[in-house]
Amino acid sequence: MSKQLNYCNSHPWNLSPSEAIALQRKLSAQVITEDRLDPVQTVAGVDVGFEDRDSITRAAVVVLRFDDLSFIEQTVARQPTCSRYIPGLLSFRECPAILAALAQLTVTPDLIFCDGQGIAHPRRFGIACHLGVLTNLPSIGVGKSRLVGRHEPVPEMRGSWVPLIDKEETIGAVLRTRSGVSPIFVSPGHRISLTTAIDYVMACTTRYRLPETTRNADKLASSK
DNA sequence: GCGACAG
DNA sequence: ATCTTGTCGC
Repeated sequence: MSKQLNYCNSHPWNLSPSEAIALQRKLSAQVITEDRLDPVQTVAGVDVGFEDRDSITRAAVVVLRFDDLSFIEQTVARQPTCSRYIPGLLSFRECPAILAALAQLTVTPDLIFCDGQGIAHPRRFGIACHLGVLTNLPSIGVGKSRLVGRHEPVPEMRGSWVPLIDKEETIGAVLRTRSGVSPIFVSPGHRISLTTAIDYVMACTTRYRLPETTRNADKLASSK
């Protein structure tokens, strides 16, 4: 049996913006937005923070048991920052460190929650898609704000959502995880449908706006 | 040309 | 993302 996480078939990361965009267009053909996931027993949250005025990128992964959200494992990877942030090209800045953190895990998560968008992206290839395709793991994009798309107001009740639409296409959901708090942006990353993604996000969200996976990864990525 | 723009 | 204390509201 070989380890499931195989990052050796990755690709160069030091690309110009136009090269990166071309690569996104090419890789987006591999994205699967249907449910092709095994029964979920473990969920992972990934997040990235920066140190020393952006010179160091710090990626954190936290794995929880799905049924009770109890802690299983966490890893952190620190690397020199490889590129600046450009809207639409976030994954080229954050993925290298995230892949390094994922490679340190001793368990393979059944589902990954990413900080940012999945297909709710100009080329339908946000960071959750990129991470999902490279690892071949099911992934969901969980964004705190909007990159593209338009939507109607979201009802106040916890659990309600409205479609996020771009060019006549539903690319995600604007989801109210808590009443009285601004909604979050959920979209499929890889090997999962939108409605299933919403279900998993709600199942992992207790009393805060963001899923516990993301909150835990957040702490790890930004605490020193 | 102008405005928008995940983290 | 990051720089940062107290403060308003349920």
